[in-house]
Amino acid sequence: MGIDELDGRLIVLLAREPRIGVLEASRRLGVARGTVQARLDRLQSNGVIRGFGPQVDPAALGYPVTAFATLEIKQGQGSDVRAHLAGVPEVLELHTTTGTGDMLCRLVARSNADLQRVIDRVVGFEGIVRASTAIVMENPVPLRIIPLVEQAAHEG
Amino acid sequence: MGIDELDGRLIVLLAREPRIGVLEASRRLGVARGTVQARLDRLQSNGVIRGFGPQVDPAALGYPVTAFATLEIKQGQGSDVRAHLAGVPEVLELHTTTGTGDMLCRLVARSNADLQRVIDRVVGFEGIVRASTAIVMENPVPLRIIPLVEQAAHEG
DNA sequence: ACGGTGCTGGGCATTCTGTACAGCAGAAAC
DNA sequence: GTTTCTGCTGTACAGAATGCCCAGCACCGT
Repeated sequence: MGIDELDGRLIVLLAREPRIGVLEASRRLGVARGTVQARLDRLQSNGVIRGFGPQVDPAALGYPVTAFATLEIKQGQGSDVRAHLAGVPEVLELHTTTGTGDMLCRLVARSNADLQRVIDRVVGFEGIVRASTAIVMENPVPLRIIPLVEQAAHEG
Repeated sequence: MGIDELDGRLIVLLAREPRIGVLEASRRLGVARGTVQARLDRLQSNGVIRGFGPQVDPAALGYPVTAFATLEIKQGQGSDVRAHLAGVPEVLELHTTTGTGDMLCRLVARSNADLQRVIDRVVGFEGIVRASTAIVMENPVPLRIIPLVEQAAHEG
């Protein structure tokens, strides 16, 4: 577990220019094609690279509003709540956490008004005791991984 | 803005099997290759599909601990805090929000002990008044987009 | 009736992929 | 010191995919 400097450069390269193939990547990195292929295979079977799925922007789909909801769950209802939330398309992500709430989920909605509908649907479930929502205004740092990859690569 | 049913099927197909190319996708969808190519180009220039970058798992990089930190910021220090947090590799994501706190950020760390170091680094900045952290225990719904894509496709 | 748009099905040259092989260097084991 | 492993290099080849072009056709709004 862990990546070396070449792995790091490969991941960063792929992140910056996803369209390039193995051959082009090998040219950019200055190594043989077989090396890039072997590294890629290893990174994928390692689980470091989960895949190359399309990164879809919810805003472009018509869901420009993002919010985070902290949920407080009635004891013993955890798995029911999980299943309920998994069935709501606007729930993009769900975590169980320590701290104030029991769960934290990321929501999207078509508008601030539509967010009310989404929240009603989310919390309209008996296992949920209380919910507090924070609407996202700006996103100064979009979900990123490159800085972490570079750090991991330089450490070994 | 908005996608039709074919766009939706294309995105879902690509999400499930990212390695397939345009030709294979056209076979699966039962349409001509040119159509898939045109749709893909449109989705990308629309911004619906941002790209096909590698999805890297922080846990596999040696950062298995995830946490969300709610930050309270001293008035007028917002941009300084943003710049500070953007410089911390373990900050994967940063949002400014309404509600209790002023900012919400996603952190990763090598261990619970290491999380302390990360948090110290994050909050060790004068503009930050207070921080409360929730450590992620489980992730019942990993970041997903397919259900939303399907909903958008069936409405759109 | 008309032009515009989008899908189809085909063709072509170029390029990439998957796979295999032999050579070679460094590290680890004996 | 010598053997053995592992990983990288450089090359080769057949098969497949890509980028690009074009003509035909159906649908839609003007």
